[in-house]
Amino acid sequence: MVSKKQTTIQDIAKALNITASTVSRAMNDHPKISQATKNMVIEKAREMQYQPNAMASNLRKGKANTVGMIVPRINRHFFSNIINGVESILNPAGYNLIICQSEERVSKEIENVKTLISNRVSGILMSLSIETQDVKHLQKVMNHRIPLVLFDRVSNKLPISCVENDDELGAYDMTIHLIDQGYTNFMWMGGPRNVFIYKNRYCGYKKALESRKLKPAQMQIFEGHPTLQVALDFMRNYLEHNKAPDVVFATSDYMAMGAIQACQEKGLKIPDDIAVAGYANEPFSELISPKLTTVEQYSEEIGKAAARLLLEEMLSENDEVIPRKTILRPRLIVRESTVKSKQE
Amino acid sequence: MVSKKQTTIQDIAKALNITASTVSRAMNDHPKISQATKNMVIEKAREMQYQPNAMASNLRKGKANTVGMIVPRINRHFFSNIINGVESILNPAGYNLIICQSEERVSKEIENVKTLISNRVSGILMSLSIETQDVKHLQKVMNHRIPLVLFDRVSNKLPISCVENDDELGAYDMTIHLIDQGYTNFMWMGGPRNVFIYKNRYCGYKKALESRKLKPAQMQIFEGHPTLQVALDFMRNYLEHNKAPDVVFATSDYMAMGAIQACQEKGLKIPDDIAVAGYANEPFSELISPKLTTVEQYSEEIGKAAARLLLEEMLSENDEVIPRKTILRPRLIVRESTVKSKQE
DNA sequence: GTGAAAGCGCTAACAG
DNA sequence: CTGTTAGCGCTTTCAC
Repeated sequence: MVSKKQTTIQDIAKALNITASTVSRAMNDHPKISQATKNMVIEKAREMQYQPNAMASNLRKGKANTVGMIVPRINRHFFSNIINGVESILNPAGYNLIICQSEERVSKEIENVKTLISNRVSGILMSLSIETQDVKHLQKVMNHRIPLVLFDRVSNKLPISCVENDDELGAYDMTIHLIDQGYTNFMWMGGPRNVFIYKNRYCGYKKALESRKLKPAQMQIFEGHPTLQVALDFMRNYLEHNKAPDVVFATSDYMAMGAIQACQEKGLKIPDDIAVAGYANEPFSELISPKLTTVEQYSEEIGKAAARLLLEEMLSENDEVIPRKTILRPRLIVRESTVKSKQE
Repeated sequence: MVSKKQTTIQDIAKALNITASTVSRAMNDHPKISQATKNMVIEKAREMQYQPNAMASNLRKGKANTVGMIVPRINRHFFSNIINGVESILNPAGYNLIICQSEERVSKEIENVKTLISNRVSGILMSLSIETQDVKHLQKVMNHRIPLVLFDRVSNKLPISCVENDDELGAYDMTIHLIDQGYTNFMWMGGPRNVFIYKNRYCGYKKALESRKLKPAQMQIFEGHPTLQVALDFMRNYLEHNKAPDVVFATSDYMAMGAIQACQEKGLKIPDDIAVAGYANEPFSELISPKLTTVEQYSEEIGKAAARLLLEEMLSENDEVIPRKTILRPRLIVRESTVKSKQE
């Protein structure tokens, strides 16, 4: 049976000779409604194929039980795992997620923010695009009193709660591991250092070198978009004209992969001729040969932590929330690509 | 300047000594409003940090310019690429996306459907969970007159538009390629055949063998959850007790990877001792060694095609839409894992 | 070109 | 325990 118009609580009320309020209360399991009425209403609702109109209810309540989430790209394991972590906390708490992609562009990010504000989401979780410098749009979110939590790509220009990896530590640990393996001539291959995480990783790298009396300034640095192709092109060209370093530390597994391919094309054996380390523990990193030494970031945990912070802010009676920071410790994963075979 | 309450068109109207209707019309660029008024309103709106309340406007208009999308898992490249394809069509057309994950469970899928109906989305795009057999919840969507398009994991139990890969053809092409390489003793490694796509791939495989007078019935078949671990466990055990086949055709790159690892543990050379083919062209498939022969499914195209179908149905005046089917042709990608080295 | 008024479907005082 | 009433913020006829 298909009716042109959707069933409303009015229709149910009419059919049952009661009022809309009673129906509404029954559907929401209000304590003061008799069990008999509830059963009756629920039965009728099913019969009439009633589906509550969330727009109306949200409008009335002044907010939707919806959380907006803005990520640079959804098709990166790192981010999609974070999304999973977020859902695992927010769904049980009764929230739905609207996911937006900024595609690493500020303009799109600003659009996304507007959409989310317009939809009166209960809170926003976001990771900034690579381009983002100015944070006026974040200020706007705060002006609208919408709880906001940043994760991974954060900003310290505003007092906002955030969840970060200790990228400095991750890179530090990796560098120490590499030094301990006996490598001394490093190449740094990083993403743009205006992005916090890449800057922090670089700092950790530098600190580790300095702590062991090595001079980072004398070593090769390459900075570019963190993709396989960019790294491959650079490395091919580099090896054409220069002597290979002992070890390449790339701040992305994709860059590491590019470096590996360039080296293998040149006939260099990894790790015996040159070692390569990555960052992020992408799924492919343990499937390739040699298996890639990298850093695990516990992306799902990041999502959970961010969701928990947001949840607290959304549920807080208090209007002014003190921004909090959660810093997660990444874990070094040593695999084949940086450990010389015994016989050497 | 932060006000407790959000700015509404009423506030703007009052500030400008005009009515809310005029403000509304100005904001929506109504043709009969003078340019002067429009400028004035827009200026004031910015000044007062106005953000339209989408809930109110949607309620009034009876629908949101939002499309719901249900996928089994978001952290699979296949699905996240489809999502990208969908966004590339739907965003420019003015729609937002609510993305839900069924996590391969019918119960969650049904929940998702309810949420989307409640939010009065303008349309729904979905790929069924592996568990889904009964399609009552799809019927419900149709009863609510919400345009619906299925993709990839479709059902033919109801007249619904859908976008599919020609999985039979993909598997057929692959099998013919393998036969042409000289392999005759096959092992089939597939996902559960109650799922359309796996069944179809099996059909293509079988047809190809039969067309070349090979007997599929006499060959090894393994069916299991399409993951690396499942395939690895099976293959380890199999090789312990049996002679290796000439070639393994896995309906998922992950399964292929599991098979490869098991073979390599046993000291079998790929493809010289045993060839392995996969399906889906996962990113890692061209990063591993040997590079994996597989089938590209053009996931982004699937998303685009589904979004286009949905868009037409959403814009159609006509209430009864004739369901349409788009079938995409996958492409065989021959790499190292199935092509014997010359010297053999 | 703009105003007045009604209503989308639901919830939440306030009554009784 | 249930009914009455008002209103969330916006759009859209119908006036003028």
